Amino acid sequence: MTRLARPGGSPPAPRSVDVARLAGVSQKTVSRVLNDEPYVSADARRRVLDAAAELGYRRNQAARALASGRTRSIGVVTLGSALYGPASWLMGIEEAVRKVGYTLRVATTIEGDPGGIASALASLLDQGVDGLVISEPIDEGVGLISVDVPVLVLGAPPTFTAPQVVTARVGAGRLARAATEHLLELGHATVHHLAGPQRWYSARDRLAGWREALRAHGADEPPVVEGDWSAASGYAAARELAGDGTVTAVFAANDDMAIGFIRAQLEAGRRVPEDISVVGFDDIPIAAYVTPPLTTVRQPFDEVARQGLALLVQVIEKPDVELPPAADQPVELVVRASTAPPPPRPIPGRDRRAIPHAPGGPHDQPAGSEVPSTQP
Amino acid sequence: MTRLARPGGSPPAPRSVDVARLAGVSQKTVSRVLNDEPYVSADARRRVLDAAAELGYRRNQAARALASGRTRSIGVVTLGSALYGPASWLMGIEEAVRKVGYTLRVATTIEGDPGGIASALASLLDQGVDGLVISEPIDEGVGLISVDVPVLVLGAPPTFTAPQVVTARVGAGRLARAATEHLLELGHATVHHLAGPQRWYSARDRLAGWREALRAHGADEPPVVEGDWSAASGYAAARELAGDGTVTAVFAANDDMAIGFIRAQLEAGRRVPEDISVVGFDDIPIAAYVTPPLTTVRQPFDEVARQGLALLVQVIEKPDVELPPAADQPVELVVRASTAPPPPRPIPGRDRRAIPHAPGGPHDQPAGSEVPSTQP
DNA sequence: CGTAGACATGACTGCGCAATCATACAGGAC
DNA sequence: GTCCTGTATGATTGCGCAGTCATGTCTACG
Repeated sequence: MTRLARPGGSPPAPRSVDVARLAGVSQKTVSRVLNDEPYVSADARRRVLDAAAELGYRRNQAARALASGRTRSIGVVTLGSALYGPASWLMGIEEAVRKVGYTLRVATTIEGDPGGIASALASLLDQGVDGLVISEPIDEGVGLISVDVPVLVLGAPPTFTAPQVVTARVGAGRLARAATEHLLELGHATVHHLAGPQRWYSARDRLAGWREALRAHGADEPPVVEGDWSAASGYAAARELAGDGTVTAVFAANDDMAIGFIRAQLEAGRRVPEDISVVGFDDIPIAAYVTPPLTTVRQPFDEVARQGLALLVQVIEKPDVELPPAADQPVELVVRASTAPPPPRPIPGRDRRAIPHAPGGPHDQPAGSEVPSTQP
Repeated sequence: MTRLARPGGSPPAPRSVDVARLAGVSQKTVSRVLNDEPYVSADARRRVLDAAAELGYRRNQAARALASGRTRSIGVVTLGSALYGPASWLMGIEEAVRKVGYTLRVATTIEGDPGGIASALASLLDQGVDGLVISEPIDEGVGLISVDVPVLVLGAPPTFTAPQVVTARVGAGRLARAATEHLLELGHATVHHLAGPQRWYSARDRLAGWREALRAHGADEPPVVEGDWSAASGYAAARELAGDGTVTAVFAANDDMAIGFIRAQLEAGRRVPEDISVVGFDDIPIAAYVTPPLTTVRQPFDEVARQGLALLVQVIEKPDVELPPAADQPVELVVRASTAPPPPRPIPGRDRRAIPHAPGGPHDQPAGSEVPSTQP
């Protein structure tokens, strides 16, 4: 087997022996310098670095991985959608991975693909990742596959066995609880829930938080309507959930569904928030700019991803050290204009042309509302 | 160097020789079977597959890469944000990469990080990817680094040298032109443009398309206001762009800015679309559900990513074959309720309480409008 | 019946690096 | 001076696989 000239006809890439020859040292010394190992003289180090720069040398990661048994890469399983939540997790993870000196490999699953997680995991394990991140898992197929690297589960409790499992979560339950309590404290008798798909842990977490809040306040627990995260499903759910006009407050499991739901209300002639209050979840960047600006709950994706990854890397590099439990992140409820006290009495489907939101008018926003909250 | 037991204390992973031993063949035959090479008897193939399954064997990708000089992975440089456009590209790419049997490595850059693209590229090249995808590039730092693998540039013309560069684009210019023409054909004297950051090719493309449409129709070209893709910047731009009430039609370079802009109009007492028409760009999933439902332009991210990747893989695997030029994708303008003919005469800032959109009312939607357009 | 070719298989080797081990030399302790 | 310990370096080896080449077997055909 001969060294292959590269496709473009360019000469083969330099190897560490080439660098060694030019620097007048052994190949091993080159390796030592580039890995920041001790026992290299300042002089040798300088000569090696100069030679490497001159040749444009870059280490062959495949060879490094083969020789060391480590790939310095982390695999992430995420949902293959441009939804704000999953995309935010992914970006948070990428940044965190890069900052700890690892690289990222991605495999996606799609909603409703049975075994999708298992095959995504298999693909990443085949690639020899040193650790795995499972973002917003849904409970299918996981556990069927034996995972032999440490795993970070984001946004959910661990559910399968691996040598080490660490978790980082937002405390979505607490957030959901805060959102629900916000509505109850405005005076609503109870709060309906427009849930996410219950195969998702994060959807179940939110449901549980909502339920807790209702119980703590002694409020009735109305039936739950389940959506699929999309605005379309929120729109559709409105028929089921608010057809009779007795609903005065809704907590939606994400902002998209909340926006779809609000749209349906407006089309049905109900005003938000005068007739019906709506709280979303995620604080997507446009939440402050829809009409009415959406009261929602913010998840600190970046911070949670960063902390979780720090734990994961620690487990990868020092498997024996005991870990501190991950700290839950602070709750942040962002109150805007989609929530208000309930109307004096339930208003059966209005027939007059409703004014969904009176812009510019004297319009009571609960404390803390802030329209231009996102970027400048 | 001894084979290392894995961190969890589990026994070392099986190797191809282990499979070979169990199957009663040589290691090379195992390799042949798993690579679908010819000249293996059906019997040997079966024994190898059985043995591999029994041992739970998976090939070591590092060793494969080292021996073959190919990693079967593709690197993608993308913007580190949860914006719908970049996230959609990424997901389209991931799916396409997986379908052609490659794996994906991701490196991100962030807006305004000088040299960010160069360092992302370097990181991916270090990892030995067989090909690169540069998604929605911005023009900084690229070209400073010598790239020795084929590159696919999405959504932009190629701007740097690599052994092979292929491009796949949406024809964003044509889409922008269609959006602008839609407004002109509704009777607007001219169309203002709320542009994206001009360091982005996609933003420049849209600007150029808008300009072309104006020229073709002999319309005046009003000054451009530049945003940063965010709803907040669209909101802020409204002050500059529509302060005097003479603007009747705006084409925003993405939906987020369009939504922020609309929000500002409503707060200023102007109605959309009665007083001012707005077209967005991207057709984000909630575009059909905001108030008013947004007329916008849809980019076939998935399809473009898929076609581009097919080209890229062909170049990787058969560098010598001549390529067909990538076909531009069909234009799709989605007309909803944020556009209408202009008001009889320019209306200086109204002072009455405006009704942004009369839901349920008889409200003229141009042909093709469709509220529940997204998922069921 | 001998030989060309297709088919099937395995021995051997090397990809480029890091781990192991051996070695060499310095400076301090005794 | 001898022994030790710490520092600096290199020779050698092997990670697990795929490429190369040699070899063997079987069929087809003159």
